[in-house]
Order: sequence, then C-alpha cells, then structure tokens
Amino acid sequence: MELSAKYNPAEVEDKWYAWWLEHKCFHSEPDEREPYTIVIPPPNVTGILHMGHVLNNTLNDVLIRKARMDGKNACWVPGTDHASIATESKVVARLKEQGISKDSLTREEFLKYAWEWKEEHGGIILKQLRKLGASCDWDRTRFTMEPALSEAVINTFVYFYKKGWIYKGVRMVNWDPEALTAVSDDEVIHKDTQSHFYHLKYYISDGEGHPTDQYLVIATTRPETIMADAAICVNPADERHHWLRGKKVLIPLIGREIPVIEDSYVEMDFGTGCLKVTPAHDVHDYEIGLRHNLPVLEIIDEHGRLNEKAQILVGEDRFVARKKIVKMLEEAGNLLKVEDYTSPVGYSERTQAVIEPKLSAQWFLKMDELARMALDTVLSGRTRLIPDRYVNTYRHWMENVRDWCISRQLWWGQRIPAWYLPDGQVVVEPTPEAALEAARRINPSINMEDLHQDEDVLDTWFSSWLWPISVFDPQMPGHPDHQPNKDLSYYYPTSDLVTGPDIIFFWVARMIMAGEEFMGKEPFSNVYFTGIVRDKIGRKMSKTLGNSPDPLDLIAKYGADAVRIGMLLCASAGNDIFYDESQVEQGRNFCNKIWNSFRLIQGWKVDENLPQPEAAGAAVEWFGNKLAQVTAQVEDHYAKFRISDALMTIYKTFWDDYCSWYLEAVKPAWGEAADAKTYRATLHYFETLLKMIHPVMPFITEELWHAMQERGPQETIMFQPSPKPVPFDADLLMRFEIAQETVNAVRVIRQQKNIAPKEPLNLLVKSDFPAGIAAVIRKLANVGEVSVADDFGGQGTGVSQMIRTFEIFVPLGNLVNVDEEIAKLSAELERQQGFLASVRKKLANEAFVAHAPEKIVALERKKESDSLSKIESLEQAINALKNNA
RNA sequence: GGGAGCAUAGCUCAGCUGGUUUAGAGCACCUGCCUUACAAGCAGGGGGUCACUGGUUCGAAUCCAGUUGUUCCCACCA
Repeated sequence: MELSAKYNPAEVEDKWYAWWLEHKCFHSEPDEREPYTIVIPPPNVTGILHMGHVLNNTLNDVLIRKARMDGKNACWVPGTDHASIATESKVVARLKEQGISKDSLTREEFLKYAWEWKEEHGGIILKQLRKLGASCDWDRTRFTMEPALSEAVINTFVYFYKKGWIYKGVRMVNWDPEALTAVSDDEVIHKDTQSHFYHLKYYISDGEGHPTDQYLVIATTRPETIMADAAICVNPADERHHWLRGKKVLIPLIGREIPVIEDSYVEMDFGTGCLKVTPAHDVHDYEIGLRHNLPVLEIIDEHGRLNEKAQILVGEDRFVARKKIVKMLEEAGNLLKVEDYTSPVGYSERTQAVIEPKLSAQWFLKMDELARMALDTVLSGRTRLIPDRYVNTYRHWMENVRDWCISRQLWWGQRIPAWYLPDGQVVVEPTPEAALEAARRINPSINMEDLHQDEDVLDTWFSSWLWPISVFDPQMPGHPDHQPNKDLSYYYPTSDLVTGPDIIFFWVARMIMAGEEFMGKEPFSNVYFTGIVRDKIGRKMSKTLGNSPDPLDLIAKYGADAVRIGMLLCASAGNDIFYDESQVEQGRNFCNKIWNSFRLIQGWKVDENLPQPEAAGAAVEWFGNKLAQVTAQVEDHYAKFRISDALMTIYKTFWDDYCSWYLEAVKPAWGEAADAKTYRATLHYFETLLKMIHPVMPFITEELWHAMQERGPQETIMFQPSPKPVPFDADLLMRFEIAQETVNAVRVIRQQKNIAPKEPLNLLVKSDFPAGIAAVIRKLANVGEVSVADDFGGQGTGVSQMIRTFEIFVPLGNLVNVDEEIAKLSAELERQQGFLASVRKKLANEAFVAHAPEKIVALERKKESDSLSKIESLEQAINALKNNA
C-alpha cells in the first residue's frame, strides 16, 4: 500500500467512525467484567457544539477509551437536556419572527411548536460529537423530556411531596420580566452597574395628609418604586433621626401618608440613614415589612411595567418610568441631588434582563437534609472533587443552602403534578387518574373537569439531577412499586464525571443529593472539573463576541485527532484554558509525524538472514526499557487525572525517543535491507505507541493499526489491552542518555567547526566510559571509531569535553584554534570551581552535616568528588592543548 | 463585604512530603540544513535574580506572614 506524504484525516475519520458504529464497538451490556461508567453532561437539546463541549467530551472520551483498553466494561451514556428556559426562549423568539406571540397561543399549541423545533434542531449536537470521535453508547441515548425520564421527574416530585419535603409558599423570587418566570438564585448574575443615587425629600405630614415645611431625605436607586413605599425606616440608635419618631411622611407626587419606623437593619452611615421601605419590590424591604406588619403594594407587573396601583406613569416600563419620575420629582421640588453610583444589579443568566424581585407563589424543595447527606459524601471522600480546592466551595454552598425553588412559569418542561380542587385544596399524584382518586377521598362528588392542574413546570435541573440514575432506571428507586433494575445495579455508581465548575451547584451537588437519597450511594467516584475555554487574550468564548471558532470547521481543516490534541495540550485540571489555533496545528503536525514514521518503517525491505547490527541491537534494548519507564509515568498521570501530562509524555516518547533517536539508530543505510529482528521490534514498539496514544487520537491510530498488517474482520485497536508497566533497567537508560549526550556533543562540535555530517570523525574516550553504547554513537554521530585511551595527551589537537563525569576527545588536527579551545575549557573550569566551592561551603557547614539527612550529605559528597574529577580532567585537557600547541 | 485560587522563560504550564551536579517541558524565537519518512520536517542554540518584602530552617520556587497584581465563587448595604 502506498501512503501519501501527508496524513489525510477526513476520509479516515468517517470510515472508522462508521466502522465502529457498524460493529457496535461503543455498546455496552452488563456482564461479569468491572463496569466503567460515564454519563455525559447533557448538552441543551437545541444547542450546537462549541469549544467547551469539545474540551469536555474529549476528556470524557479519553477516559472511556482508556478504561475500555484497560479491560473494563466501558459505558458512556449520551443524551440531551430539554433546558426549559433556554429552549422556550428560543422557541418564543422564533415564533416572534413569524409574527406569532406566545400570549396568543394555548399551552398545547405552543408545545406543538416547541416539539417541532426540538425535532428539527434536537440532537444536532449529538451528531457533531460523532465527528469528534466520541465513543458514546448511542443505543442508550436519552433525552430529559422523553416520556420515560419525564415519568422519573414526576415520580420524584410525588415522592418528595409525600415525604413532606416539597411545599408551596409565597416568596420573594427573582423574576425575569423577559422570560416571565421566576429563576433560582443561582441563575441570577450580579454585575456592578453604573446607576444613580437619587436623594429625595419626603415632607413630614401635618397629620391630615398635608405637608409641613419639615422633611427628611432618603437616598434611592429606584425612584420609580416610591409609589409602593410602605414606610420610612431609620436605625433606632441613630440620634439624628429621633425627632422623626411617631411622625408620618408624604410620598412625593402622590401624597400618600406613610409612617416612620425603626429597625436595626438600616445602616446609619450609609446614604442618609433613612431607608424607604418597599415591601413588594425589594427582598429586604419585604422582610422589614413582615417584622413591622406593613402593607404590600405591588406596582410593577410581570412585564416590568407600572400598573394602575402606581397611580402615575401607569403602563410605563420601569426604566422609562425611572427617567420620567426623576424629572417629575425635580419639577415638584423633591429632588435634592443626584449622585453617580455603582451597585450590584441582578441579571437573568438566560435573557440578560434585569431581575425584578417579585412576590409569588412557588414550589420549593427542602434542602437541609439533602445537603447534609451530600456534604458528607464529599467530606468523607466517597466522591472526590478534582482539583480538591472545590471542596471548600462545595462545603460553603452546602452549609448555606436555601430551599430550592423548583417551579418555573414556563410551558416547556415537566408540568407540576399538582391538581387543585375547586375549594383550593391540592392533591399531588403521578397521573390525572390518581389525582382524581385522591381528590374524591376529600370530596366524593369531584369530577375530572373540577380539577385544575398547576400551570407551572419544573426547573430543568429537577430532571438533570436524576440523570445518573434515571438514564438506567427511569422509574426511580423511590417509587412504591420499584423493581430491581439490572442496568442500574450494574452501572451505578458511575465512575467519573467531567464537567465545568460553573455547574457545581446547579448540577453536581444536586446529583449527589439525589444519589444519596434514592440509592444511598454517591453517583460517581470522581468529579473532574475542567476550566473555562477562553480565547488567546483571556476572554470567555461566546457567540456574541464571535471569538469562538466552530469546532466542525476546525475538524474539517485539521482533523478530529488534531483538535483533540490541541484542546488537551493546554487543559490542566481546573485551570482556564487559553485556546489558540496554533495548538491544533501542533496536533496536526503530530499526526503527520506519526504517519510518516510509519511510512518509513513500511518502506523497509526485510532480509531474514541479515544479522542484527550492533547499533540496532542496542537501540532495541534501550527503547524497550524506555517504553516500560514511560508506561509507568503515563499510568501515574492517568490515575491523577493529569491527562495533558499523560499526552505530553507519550508525545515526547513518540516524537523524540522513537522517531528522533530509535528510528535513526535502527534505520538501515540507504539501499540496504533491515534485519528481521530489528524490523519486528520496531513494529512492535510502533504498535505499543499506537495503543498508548489511542485514547487521545482514536482515528489515526485505528487507521495505522490496520495498515500495519492484515487484521481480523472484527479486530479494532479499541479493545487492545493498553500497555502495562513492567520493570525496566534504569542503569541501561542512564547509559543511553550518556550516549545521547555524547552524540549531541559531537554534533555541536561539527556545527561549530563547520564539519559536514557526512564527514566521519573519530572519538576518544577513557576506560571508565560506559560500555555498550559505542555502536549507537558511531551511527548517530557519524563517528568512524570510538577508541579508548587513558591519556589524550599524545593525540594531537582536538576538542575535549565533559559528558557528566566522562571526558571525551575529538581529534581535529589543524581545524582547532588552540587558544579558543583553551579559553572554552578554562571557562568551564572556572564554572566548575565555583560549583565546587558552593558544595564545599555546604559541607563545611557543621549545622548542615549535623541536621541534614545522611542521604543528602552523601549526595553532596558525591557532587564534591565528581566535581573534583571533572576539574582534574579539565586541567589535564588544558595542559594537553598547551603542550600540543 | 466574605471566601478561594493564581503569580516560574516571549506564550501555555510542570515542578508531588523543602535537598537530585546551582530551575524543566511544549510552543514560539535564533542559527545551519530542500540529508532519499516527514520543511506540517531535521540538527543545534539562546532565554528565567521562580511577583515583592520579611520570617522559619543547616538549606526555600517549594513552608509561614504581609504587600501588590490578577482570576473566580459567594453576598441584600438601600
């Protein structure tokens, strides 16, 4: 087979992915082997692949492929998330483009559109993951809103309701006036926002609703809410304001009378020390209102517009109203001054709308017990967080957790299984039929038409948190009729979870809660947190910035293996990833290097009768030991989730050790054949390297593994056992390093003296020079003869050099400038003497000798004696040069 | 406001319980090579007072404290 000079990924990748699918290589069924399970962090069903997914899924795929080659029964369960807010807002936006407003549709009509959208765009991302090489068990693909998983969600809701942990309550929630839904605290992003601090005069009432000429001053950022004020509050300890006790003041513009109250919540040294209390539109004001029994007057509607209770500016958007009311206050003489002011403002993560605190009835799940269990899971180490500093973050959240608001005023999602009777009583049951039955136990005359199901759906995370359980057993173990499930008991708990730290609370923590509650066992042993993918100058990749490349374009340009390498090269755990296309280029170059190394081997003619040359024999022996050493390092890196280190270790072994040293050492001379022994070893090493790098580069390794020799119709590198560490000869490796350093030294001499690589040189060493490496040196440095002499004095002029503690000499006759060589050696001598002095200083320090461990002291003595012998050699060499001159 | 992380070569990072011939890698850079596997390559080379200041120690990039810069998380100062 003739191979092209460059690796061409496109055809190779499509061919092998199809082959893997056809041969069901990714599919897993429970058997007697040890399971290794990963559940995918489900991407949004209508999402498209971005660099964050590439990072995450590459890591997942590396782990799952490694486990597969380690002989485990590897199962990677893929799927998508219905992402209620994100998807619903996309559908709303699309309908808007078509001139259809969501308000004009019934729930059923809207859901019809939403499902159409899902059918159209859903799962695109899963197709894209195949391009990346993801070895997911596609037969197990799940969707969080498929009927079975929705049932899991509903069953879970009913389970917790019956347990008494789910309740309905009126709370101040974070209202998103764009999406028209409450969002959880975690979905609110606080950003410092430039605004203004308006100082307003509130005149004291004369008791009959008329202003006196006395006034107090409040400072507010939200003047448009004054019409909802219920009181003015001061700190009881604030003597400046004691004259206000018992007074009433008039709200500017509308003249409504409100009391002055005292509460220690108010900071005396902030603003004016007077706080306007607006219970309906501020969380803290609401709490003050509860303490002081203040009326709650809501003047902002769900769209963020003022309603008729505001009396003025009715129908205006809150921000328009703010501008207008400032002007009105100014004209009325109530505006004392305006200051620039920066304060944190909450924005909706999904719609970017400014969050409006709003009172509403919502469903909550009690968190205290769940959090207690889940905290223990991590603190006891049953689930390890990597890097472990996330344990602190995790603990802090768990210890300060608030009840989870699980209802969303959306349609896309699992509808809350609560039915209201006409008298307002509620029954919670998994199905309408069961609900009717339950309702009839309360009131036997109830009919289906009398029941009204709650309009809200559940938070998306209320389905995602079940993911490691529900993908295997959608009925959920909490169900009263639950039957043991073979898949669940085999695959659960899963092994590793790879995800971003941004969803540690949304998702990871809650999965641990669900795992403990339903299974009594942690859902995964390790959670590996990746960093956030940023561009070269540190900006988060985002669609709006346009700084995120399309991964599919990259794959088309460089190949999937190259993209995977590029991503992993810079992906140390927990650190943000600075992505740059040059890293993918590096990956592409590596593919090409591997490809060409195979072209070289493949081009050899093999002669079974040829004896193995000495240099080849030595190289074969060396590389076998080198591989053993490297395998141990790689295994260690994997065990510590240092994937990029594992990759770099193999990369260097393949490129530097195998290609640059080993192949050059065993390569037959031009026109000559290779001996069979060397050839077989070379192929064997190549195959070992392919297996080592396969989890990272699945495509090119499969291609070359098949190109090496005829394989069986079912055979794939995917299931080849990964190389296991074996003992190696460290001394032999050290000797070869000396050979390498010697070769380098000779090459430097050539370069400095302008001697062509083709021109053979001679090399002299002393009798202590390590044995068994001369042949390799001869071949790689093009040295005619390596001779042993214990005195280089009579050898004419040449270059003398130290390789560690060994002196070598290259006779060069009149090519050498003696003065230059003497200067060079003298400089080295001086450096060495400096070094010796520092070592001796250390050894002369009695405290050091007394306190330092014996091993360290012995090492220093060794340094001393080595240094002494080097100095001696250098002095001899200098003298020899002088004598020869 | 509270907490956590980071600061080592131009860039991205290793450096694990302080001691390994007076700090490593990859990329980038410089020099010389179109040497018959690969110029997406080969051979060689230069480059860092380990952010700063103190402290602990026989010994500090490594441990401690503070300072500065930076990133992230949490948080209600109107």
